Amino acid sequence: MAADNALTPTGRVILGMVGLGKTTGYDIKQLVDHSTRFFWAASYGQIYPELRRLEQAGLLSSRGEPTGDRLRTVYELTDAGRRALEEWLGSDVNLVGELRDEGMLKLFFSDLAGPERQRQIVGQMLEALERKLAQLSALQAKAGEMRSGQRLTLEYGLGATTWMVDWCRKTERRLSEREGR
Amino acid sequence: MAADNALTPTGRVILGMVGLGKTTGYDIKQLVDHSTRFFWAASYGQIYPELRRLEQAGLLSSRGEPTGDRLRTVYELTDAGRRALEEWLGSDVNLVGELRDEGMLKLFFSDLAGPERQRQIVGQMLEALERKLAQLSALQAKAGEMRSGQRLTLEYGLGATTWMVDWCRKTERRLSEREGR
DNA sequence: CAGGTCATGTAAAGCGTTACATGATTTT
DNA sequence: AAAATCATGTAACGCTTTACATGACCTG
Repeated sequence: MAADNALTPTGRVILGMVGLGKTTGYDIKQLVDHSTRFFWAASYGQIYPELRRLEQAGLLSSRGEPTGDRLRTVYELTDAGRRALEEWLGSDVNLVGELRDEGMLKLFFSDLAGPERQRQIVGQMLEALERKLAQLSALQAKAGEMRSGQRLTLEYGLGATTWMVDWCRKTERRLSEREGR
Repeated sequence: MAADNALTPTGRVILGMVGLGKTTGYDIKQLVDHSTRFFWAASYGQIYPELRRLEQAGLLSSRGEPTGDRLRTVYELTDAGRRALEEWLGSDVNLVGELRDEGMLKLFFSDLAGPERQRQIVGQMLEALERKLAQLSALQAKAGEMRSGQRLTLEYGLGATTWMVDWCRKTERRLSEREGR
């Protein structure tokens, strides 16, 4: 019966993070914010309740382990948890990436606002992408210490974002020329 | 007081779609499914209630316009709606693209499952991306009839997805070689 | 001793999908 | 006459964010 294997979305991150040795809700949130947040975010409002749910489901076990006086709940994978994690990593389903990009939405509707607005929108996308690229580049400093999986996701994110930045620059130019003539 | 300008996320698509001349919930859903769904999805469960909310907010007006016996509610922008749409298109905020990609999440954790699983995950990402690329390519047939904004988003999606497909192919090879040695 | 970080949580609200339900019209 | 498409909607559920709340510990 242990295999009503319906991991919730956030459950998957958490199980993985505990698998990597992140043992507290706080630690998990830290790593999420410094890595997966670019393709998979999670907030405290989900992490803490989900940790308890996973424990109830028998995939995690916890013990209180105070640091000094400060209370701390330390989690680790149970055998069932390890199995569930491996099963998920090996499974074939749901490999779709869902995207919500307001810049693209604006661009889609940009004919309603005139050509200069269109250029402006591309410019705004560019700015946002450059900020993102800067954040990703900053992470690269520690690429040497990363597990290969993490390094691959960083590479992918960096490369894809770079492509997007280039596209925006090219498109900005193209739209300006069309105007200028 | 008409400017408590808090358009909800779905409200933005809908307002834009009505602006483009999509006048019924059904029509809006059609276009969403054939275009913006790649970066901004919407379901009936949201569209119909949101249309009514936007009307209540004074941004849309509706009239019943039966086709034959079949009931049909036709919406159009009010002046306030047109203003809200323009204001949104001109606004500078919120240009972040949120992404949820389970492939990347698996890749991130892939060290927990061994190198052949890692390769397998990249292979699965590749398959999913190729499917997406095929869908986008199919849309390209009608690129000639598109407004320029729509064409730009298609170009962008096509280009980005192509980059991602290439990355997966390269990475698959790289991982295989590393193994093979 | 102030400000930052460690650490844990809850409540409410909002967002969104899925599944269900209905029925007319058009096309094959 | 069946199948596809047009057309509209609701209910339940699940997911996620935001804002609030608390307090100890550490560093300068």
